[in-house]
Order: sequence, then C-alpha cells, then structure tokens
Amino acid sequence: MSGKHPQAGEAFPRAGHDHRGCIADALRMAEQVCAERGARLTRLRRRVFELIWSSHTPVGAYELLRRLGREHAGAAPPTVYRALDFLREHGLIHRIESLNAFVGCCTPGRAHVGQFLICRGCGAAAEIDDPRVNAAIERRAGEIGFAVHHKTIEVEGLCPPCLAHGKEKADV
Amino acid sequence: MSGKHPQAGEAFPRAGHDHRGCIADALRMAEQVCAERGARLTRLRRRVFELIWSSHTPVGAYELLRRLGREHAGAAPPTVYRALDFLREHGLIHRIESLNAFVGCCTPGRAHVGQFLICRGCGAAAEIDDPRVNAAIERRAGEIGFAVHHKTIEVEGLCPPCLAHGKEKADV
DNA sequence: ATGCTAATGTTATATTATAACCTAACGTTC
DNA sequence: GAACGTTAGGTTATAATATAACATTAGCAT
Repeated sequence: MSGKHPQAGEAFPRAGHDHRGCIADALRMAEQVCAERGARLTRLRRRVFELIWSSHTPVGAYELLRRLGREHAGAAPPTVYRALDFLREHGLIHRIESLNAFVGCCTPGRAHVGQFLICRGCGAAAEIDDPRVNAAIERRAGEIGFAVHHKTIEVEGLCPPCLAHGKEKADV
Repeated sequence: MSGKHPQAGEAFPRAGHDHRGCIADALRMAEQVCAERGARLTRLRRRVFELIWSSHTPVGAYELLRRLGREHAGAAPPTVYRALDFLREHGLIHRIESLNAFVGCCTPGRAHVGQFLICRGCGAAAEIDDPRVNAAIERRAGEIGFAVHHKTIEVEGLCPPCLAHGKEKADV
C-alpha cells in the first residue's frame, strides 16, 4: 500500500512515484532473465537498459546515443542498435513503431505481446497486456485463416492526469 | 458472385483477381470523397494514389518516388510526402507504421481506425475494421481513464494462401 | 487583369538504421 | 596458461526515411 511498485497495479505510474524503484526492479528482472538464458548482460547493454528505463517515456536510439556518449567514448549508432537488438531479443524492451522509440518491458520473461497506451501529453507509455484485445484479434484472424506471428498495438491519446489538466504536447 | 470486387467481402483478395477493378473503385471513391469535401485531387495526388493502389502491398515513399520519377521530372521527396499527407488527411490511404509504408484505404469516408493483417509471405495488407477489437481496446482504455485519439493495430503473419504453400518472404 | 491562396518545385538537411570490416574480450580446451 | 574459437564491441561509411525553408507556378475569385 506504500506505493513501492507503482507500475504493478496501475497502467500509468503516478506523477511522484519513486522511479528508482522501477529501475531497480527492471534491472533485477533483466538479470534474472539473462541468467536463465545464459545471455550476457554486459556493462554496455546494462547501461542502455538503464537509460531506457530512466523514464516511462519511449526513447529514440539517437537520444540514447547522446546520453551514452557523455560517459562512453566512441559510442556510435551500431553501439546502441546492437544493444537494443540484444535487449529486444530477450524481451527486455519493446519498440514503439509509431514513435521509432524504445521502452522497457514491464513483464520480461513472460510470453506476451506488447500493447501500449501512449500519452500525447506527457509522452508516457503504459504497457497493457489485455487478453480480451488479444482474443479479439486472434478470433478475427482465425475467421480469415490468417496465422498471427506478431502484433503491434499502439494507442495514442491522453492519460488520466493529462486529460484532467488539459495538457497536450504542444502546450509544454 | 462473379468476383467483381474481390476485396469487398474478403480480407485478402484472391491471387488472380481483377486488380484494375480495385484501382478503378478506389479512384471513384477518392473522387467522391474529395468532391464532398471540396478537396482538390490534383493530377499529382491522383497519380500517387494510383501508384499506391497498384497493389495490395504497402509501398514506401521512396519506392513511390522512383516510380513517379519515370514519368514526372523533378519529383523529389517532398513531392511524394506532400501528396501522401494530403491523401492521409482525407482518409484515402493509411500509413503502416511497422513498415514505414503506405496502403490504400478500402473504406474511405467512413470513420474507422486502420486495423491491418500483413502477410510476411506475399506482403499484402488486409484492412480489417473489426468492431470487437475496437471495443476491447476502448473498454480497457476506459477502465484506465485513458482518452483514445488514435489506434495503430498491425498484425504480422501469413495469409491463407501463403500459409498453405509454406511461403515466407525469405523463400522468394 | 489583378491579386489571393493552394500546390508544387527546389535545395538542403535532419533523423533513423544498417553494412562491412576490424579489434578486443571471454571462455574453452588442451 | 597458451592457443583457439566465439561473441561483443569499435569504426567508418552509407542507406533509408522524413522534413525545413524558401521560390515559383497554377487555380480560383473578384
């Protein structure tokens, strides 16, 4: 009840939540997933992962590169893209197609599709893994005889706080 | 019953369907929509629209530019992107975010979200406007208090013919 | 005809992503 | 622990996608 893990029960984390907790949780889960799979979460990969988790807002590859560049001499696009590829292969992050950006996965390890609500006010992305949405798509695909491999579900709009405050990105 | 408008009742058009009919239908609808709205479907915009409709496979902007360039001297990226912007504003085409490509809309004029099944065998995209999928998303968003503005729903997989023939893009 | 507006032309550049090849780090085997 | 193979990362170059900014033309209304 103390708000230790804000994202667990809520789609969007509260404004003043303890984000260090989110990062720590994510890192712990990532380490576990990598250990189970014998995958090497190297210093670079871990750092990119932390940078992605530095907020709940999807981050572009070149923004990651800029942030990384301050501390990591010789960082170039492939540096970041290779780390992103690794993290995606192991289900630790998702790519948001409509933003060309990347965001941490809240439930790594578990099989799931990425479904996102993306706020155009604050930029935050909330991962919803709604079985009803999933079922509706599978059902329709089944009727058509289409074999589903991967789903991209990204919903843009306003999160409750931004809706309440009438915030849009243009206002910022 | 004679298969005049293959895409009307089926998600994916048949392999040997009369695609000229699809193009003609699409043009007719586009003209009607533009007439109703007082929008100018200029020669350039019409040509880009036809090029997009030259198949049921989403086409990239630079591919359109290449095709256009053969007949339209001085075509540059903005030439294509402006036409694409116009066509999108009026709901005549959709952008497939996961492919950075564009495809004709089958039901222009009608309010709808774009929901797509995209075959990784033949590349064809079928627009499904499934109210159940829509409802499932709206329902979940409603529970969270998220105000939906726009949905991106793109499902990648294999269409019935490609599934039957075991086709993948790598095989081509 | 004149002038306004929308459309297009034109040049340059921003943004996102990958190819190709090289070097360094790490783990295994003997 | 030296030799070797494999994986990760460095480095350079370039491909692919998209937009900014400003000039010119075409279409329409009076």
